[in-house]
Amino acid sequence: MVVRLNAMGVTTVFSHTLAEGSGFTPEQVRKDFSEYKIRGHRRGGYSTEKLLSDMESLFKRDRMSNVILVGMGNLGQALARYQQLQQRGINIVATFDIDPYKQKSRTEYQVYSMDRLQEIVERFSVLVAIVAVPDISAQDVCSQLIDMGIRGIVNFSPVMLKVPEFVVVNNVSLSDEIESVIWFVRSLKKGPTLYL
Amino acid sequence: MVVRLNAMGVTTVFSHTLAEGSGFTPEQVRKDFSEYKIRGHRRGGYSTEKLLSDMESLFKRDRMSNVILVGMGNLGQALARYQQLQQRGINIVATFDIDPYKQKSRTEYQVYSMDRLQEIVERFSVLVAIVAVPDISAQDVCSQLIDMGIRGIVNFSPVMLKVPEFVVVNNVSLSDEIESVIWFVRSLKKGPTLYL
DNA sequence: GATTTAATGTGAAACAATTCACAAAATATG
DNA sequence: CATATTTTGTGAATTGTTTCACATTAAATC
Ligand SMILES: NC(=O)c1ccc[n+]([C@@H]2O[C@H](COP(=O)([O-])OP(=O)(O)OC[C@H]3O[C@@H](n4cnc5c(N)ncnc54)[C@H](O)[C@@H]3O)[C@@H](O)[C@H]2O)c1
Ligand SMILES: NC(=O)c1ccc[n+]([C@@H]2O[C@H](COP(=O)([O-])OP(=O)(O)OC[C@H]3O[C@@H](n4cnc5c(N)ncnc54)[C@H](O)[C@@H]3O)[C@@H](O)[C@H]2O)c1
Repeated sequence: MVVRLNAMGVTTVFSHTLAEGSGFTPEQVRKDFSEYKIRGHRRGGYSTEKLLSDMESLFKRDRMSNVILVGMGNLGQALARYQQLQQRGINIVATFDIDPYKQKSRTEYQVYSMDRLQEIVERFSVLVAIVAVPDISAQDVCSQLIDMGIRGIVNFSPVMLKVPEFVVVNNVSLSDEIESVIWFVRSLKKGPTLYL
Repeated sequence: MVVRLNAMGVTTVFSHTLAEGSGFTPEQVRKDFSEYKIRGHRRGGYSTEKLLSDMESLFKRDRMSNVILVGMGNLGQALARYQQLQQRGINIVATFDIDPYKQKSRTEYQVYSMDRLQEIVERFSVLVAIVAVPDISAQDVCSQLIDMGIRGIVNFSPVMLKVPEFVVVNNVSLSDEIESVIWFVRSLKKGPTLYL
């Protein structure tokens, strides 16, 4: 968002503007900035340019992060094609699959076999992996990854991975996200609430 | 998880088992159950069968929820092929795209053009939509959907949608999920923490 | 330059979530 | 059947988060 504003030539932005664009309250925005010593001007708000550089270093976007993607099925392929990751400093250096058919280089992405893992993790100093393999393989793949030096995992499979305490796991459950909306809609189905 | 246990012939389960499998603490599990009047036995834990039926009605999985999916690009196609949604009571009744090429019925999924929206939303009483269109189209598509009666939106595009207060939106940002892991890993990169 | 206005920055209050601690119940054991 | 054990269920204490309220600052206006 700040990137867009800055590109549009906007030089300053207010906490309430940022709040509206990101779904927080102005207070939350200011508290968070304050926490990390990001300062604005008592009237003119925050400088987009300063914000951008502060956030870059805060979110460690200053250098690209090399990540790998394991499991090139439906979801894996979608993620591999997701361009916006690059813009966020997330660089998918290689993708892996156990299926030899998927490994056949089809135009866009080279898919490596699992026995190239070690080599590539080391070569690119990869610390974070995205796991998009079937539920049944997830724990196995995860353990391999940790053995090879991976310290962070984004897990799309609906299983709780067992990992040592120095490995951070983020479980992303798309079913849950959809289900929660259904739940809210069904629960809050109050009056007809006319929309004009 | 409970489904699996029950299928495996397990008849009772303890809060600490559920906790381990879902990433919460035993207390949290019990508190939540307690809140919704789901009772266990002071020694034998919870009956998987009873749990299953209680949760079905609590999460409204008792009836299938019809949802539609708009935007059959990389992500949309992955979601359309995601079988596990069915098992969770989430039924994608139709998928839509503006691109006529995508609308050509390719074996698996029929992709409708946007002018069939109204008809299908009405026919299947759809209240929830999944939005996987490019950022630039998201607000436009979202407004159309609301006009046609949609009351819940799962938004995969990285924009805050403006919606009336009776519409619930869940923003899912996969970049954020990955970025947060990178952030943790880079921050917590303490001692080498031997793994044996 | 005095006064009004619009924003930040941050304690304090209100609210929410999590953890602790333990009594109560059900089963198991001797 | 008495005692030990295991697990639930839930108040109370703790910790964390969000909102409120307002002093402070800087610019804009008159
Ligand atoms: N498709 C979706 O939209 C979606 C959404 C949310 C979550 N998920 C989850 O993501 C995971 C993958 O889903 P999918 O739809 O892409 O499944 P998929 O079956 O299409 O893809 C899985 C891929 O993993 C590969 N694989 C299997 N075992 C492997 C191993 N041991 N090592 C390396 N690769 C291996 C397979 O060859 C396949 O290409 C599943 O756990 C699923 O529950 C999928
Ligand atoms: N690819 C991913 O893995 C991924 C991950 C997270 C978020 N996203 C987000 O999801 C959205 C879609 O991503 P994608 O990679 O699938 O993009 P994509 O370009 O592959 O697909 C977008 C689809 O939407 C269709 N479309 C465009 N305008 C439309 C309109 N007005 N009405 C209906 N359909 C329309 C296009 O024809 C196209 O098929 C983007 O906002 C992206 O940021 C994608």
